[in-house]
Amino acid sequence: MENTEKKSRNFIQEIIDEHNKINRFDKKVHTRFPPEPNGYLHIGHAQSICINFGIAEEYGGKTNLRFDDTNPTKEDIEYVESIKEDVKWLGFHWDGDVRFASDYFDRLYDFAVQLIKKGVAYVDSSTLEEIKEERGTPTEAGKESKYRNRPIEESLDLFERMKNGEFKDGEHVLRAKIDMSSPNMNMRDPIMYRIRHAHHHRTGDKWCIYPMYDWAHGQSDSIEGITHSICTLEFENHRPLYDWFIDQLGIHHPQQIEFARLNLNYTIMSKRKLLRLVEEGYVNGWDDPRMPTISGLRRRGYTPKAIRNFADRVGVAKRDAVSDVSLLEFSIREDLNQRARRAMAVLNPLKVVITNYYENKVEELEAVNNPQDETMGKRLVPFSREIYVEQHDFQEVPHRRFYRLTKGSEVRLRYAYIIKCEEVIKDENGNVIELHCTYDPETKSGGSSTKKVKGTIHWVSAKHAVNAEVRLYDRLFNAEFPEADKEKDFTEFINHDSLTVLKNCKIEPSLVSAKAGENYQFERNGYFCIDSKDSTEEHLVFNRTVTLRDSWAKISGKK
RNA sequence: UGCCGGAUCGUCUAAUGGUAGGACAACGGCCUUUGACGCCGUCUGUAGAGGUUCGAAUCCUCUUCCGGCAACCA
Repeated sequence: MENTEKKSRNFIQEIIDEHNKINRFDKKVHTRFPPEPNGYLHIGHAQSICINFGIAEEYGGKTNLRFDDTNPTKEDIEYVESIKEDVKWLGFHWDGDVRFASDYFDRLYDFAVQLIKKGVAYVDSSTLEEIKEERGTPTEAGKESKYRNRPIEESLDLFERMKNGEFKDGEHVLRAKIDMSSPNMNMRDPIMYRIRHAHHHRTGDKWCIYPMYDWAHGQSDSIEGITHSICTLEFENHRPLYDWFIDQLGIHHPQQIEFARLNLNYTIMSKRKLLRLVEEGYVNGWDDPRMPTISGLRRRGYTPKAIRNFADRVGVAKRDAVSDVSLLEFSIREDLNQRARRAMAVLNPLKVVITNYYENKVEELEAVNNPQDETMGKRLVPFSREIYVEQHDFQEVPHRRFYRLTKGSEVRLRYAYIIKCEEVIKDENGNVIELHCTYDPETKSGGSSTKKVKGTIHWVSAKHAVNAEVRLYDRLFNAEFPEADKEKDFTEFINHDSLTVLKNCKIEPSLVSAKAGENYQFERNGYFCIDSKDSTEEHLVFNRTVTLRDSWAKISGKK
């Protein structure tokens, strides 16, 4: 029932529908995507981007891109640029200019003064340890600070002097005066400002006090007129605090809605752990094609459309969930099947001599560029007496359902002729190094011959072949849930065979013009793309995006 | 044992008091000049116990299990 599938609403859409019904936000929908510029975006962020931009699009609303840059010691402009690029690459357009929480530092400061004057915020001169001590535990109420009831004037004065740089880091903080015995830890007089004599990537040295995320975030949303602040589950407990700030200030009140973040099996999503993979050299950078980062997926050959389709299929809900990576793979295969140009490439070459073919003859054979899309046209592929085929397409002792080359068997060369394997040449160690075959001139592709064989294999003309390096990627972790074992570090589950480099691949000549950003299907092998960093005209490097579905692997695994 | 949230096929997600459906995965078959694609079919699920009701995944009660919360991080 496609019909019901289209009509079904996720819980966020239901909430917005209800708001529109009761006219809560004048039927407006304005969302935002608010990353902290302290790392690269991953597939989980991609889902959040799709939700925020997708929801707004659906309701004819807008989405802001705002960097929550409230901690100058962790953040960097490099990350700002990469995040902007990733959002654009996914195909989304933010409303107006990129925003920064730091754009609102002056207003946040004024808001804070307002709350101090109102008697609901105070400067606390306790030490870090004292504050920690007095916060209590989830099951035990906290204690009020001895500075909690200091006169408003005194707090005002101290806060201004904090701003003016009269104190060292950690000497004072500004706290909201709420309830030290609240069962919600976030309401136990949370810290609003801390002193940090640090250089900020945008405001420079203007400030030496910086707002905490909890104090900056809700007000930033309010200032921007956000209607629906969509965020992940861990901020659910913070919502009462955000609501409290907004209500105390009497400003525009967005509705926060929390959803369960995306998890994927056989990988990790924590920025901190991803950083470790990079720093400890398990991968070659944030955009290593094995990384679940958007930049890694892009380099691997994933398309924005595949990622967006994946996000749609996974859906959104409030329960914790781990999605199956096979769904991501399905999404990229589905997209690439439609758009990727086909080509022939032999990854592990085995030489074949067609003994009854003319010594110097070359035929240009017509090959379809994409059987799913006629408009992609055809190309010519050179054929000659010596070709390369895949080592795996020959079996000396064939599996009973093996339809390819074995001594005496016939197989079709894709877009060319049917050949028969006559002789197997081995080296002194007994390794098969060459096959001698004969071809049937009557069976030229497109001809009138009705001869049928069960197997068809790809090939590349030896004298026309171009050498290339091909990198095959496998999952980065062997364990389905690398973080689940509390005893072991996640790095113990790293798959040490996640990268296989093949340096002696033979590709058809038309592939020399391949450019980064294009997707190809190497027939019977998988989807591949030029590596955007390491490939050069002299030394082509291809990345395998994903294999084709391989039912032969299942058959051969049995017997 | 505090507060907040959650529990539907193997996985993800619908059904909002009226036939538990879809996608992925798996399995079987058809098709095939890609063992691809496509097509057809099969399998598997409401955490448990009570209750309300003609009728409960849905409402009520109790239980069990899972996640989050004690950075001057976000």
